[in-house]
Amino acid sequence: MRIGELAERAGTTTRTLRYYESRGLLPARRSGNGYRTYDEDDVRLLEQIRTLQDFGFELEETRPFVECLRSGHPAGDSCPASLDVYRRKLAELDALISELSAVREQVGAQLVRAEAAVPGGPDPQCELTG
Amino acid sequence: MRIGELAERAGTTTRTLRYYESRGLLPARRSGNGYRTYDEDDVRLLEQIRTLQDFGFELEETRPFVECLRSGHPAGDSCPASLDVYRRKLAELDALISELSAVREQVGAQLVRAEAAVPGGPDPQCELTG
DNA sequence: GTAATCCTTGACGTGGGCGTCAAGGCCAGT
DNA sequence: ACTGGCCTTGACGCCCACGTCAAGGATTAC
Repeated sequence: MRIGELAERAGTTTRTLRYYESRGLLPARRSGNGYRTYDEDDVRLLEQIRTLQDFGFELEETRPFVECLRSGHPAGDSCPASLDVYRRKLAELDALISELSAVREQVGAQLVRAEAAVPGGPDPQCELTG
Repeated sequence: MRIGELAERAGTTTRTLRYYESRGLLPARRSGNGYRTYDEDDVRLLEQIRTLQDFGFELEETRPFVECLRSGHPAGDSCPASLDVYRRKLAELDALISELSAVREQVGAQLVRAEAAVPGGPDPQCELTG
């Protein structure tokens, strides 16, 4: 199949596929007229890449998964290198989530404090109903 | 005071201050020789901006706080517009955190599943001690 | 033949918040 | 006078995963 069909099957664009190829992630065979040619294996590789991208993995982080598939393993995460990426990503996510949670608490506290200081803001009926 | 001193006092760089000025966020008076001149009020404005930036607010989101301070209010979040930014940020943070948590769960599940499928990976002594 | 639809490479644009020169002006100390 | 350290504006670089032309070649449908 050609680049347009592969892009459509994976829900992405031709530009994206050419970009992946430029990064050495998804090289393509060429037919006589110079068009890129892909097969079903490429569909699986691309699906693996897209899944990880949707998870927020960087392109380079998908490389071990792609190479794992390409070397004949049944799944992209059948190789130790892929598992390492999983583990590092989990650590990153945990760190990021706890950092964001801390910010969330601080901003929430600021909001509560500021609302209490603003006249006629937060909870007027407490005094009005007295 | 001049730009270098203000930058140092706020723990940032002159480049950053010029950038803020270019965005209309922190305009500066000029002395006779063309040097930027700042006062203590500017220190407070800059501290407000830096605090919010450290929280992950975009520059534009700090503008209401700066304008609030500049219009004479005691704090940058003494104005309704600032509170709105707080609230929107909280919503953003909550959405982002829950999204990241969902990803974390999915990646964690994938890791567990993949580890179980890899030979000699996860918990060898269960069989070895039998 | 020709229009439509694919494909090719190349190259610049995007966003956010700056970093990092480059070329030069102003001022203090010696 | 000269050195060193501050300041000025202007402009390009960075990161990342592409989007978006532009100019042209290949193929298919009619």
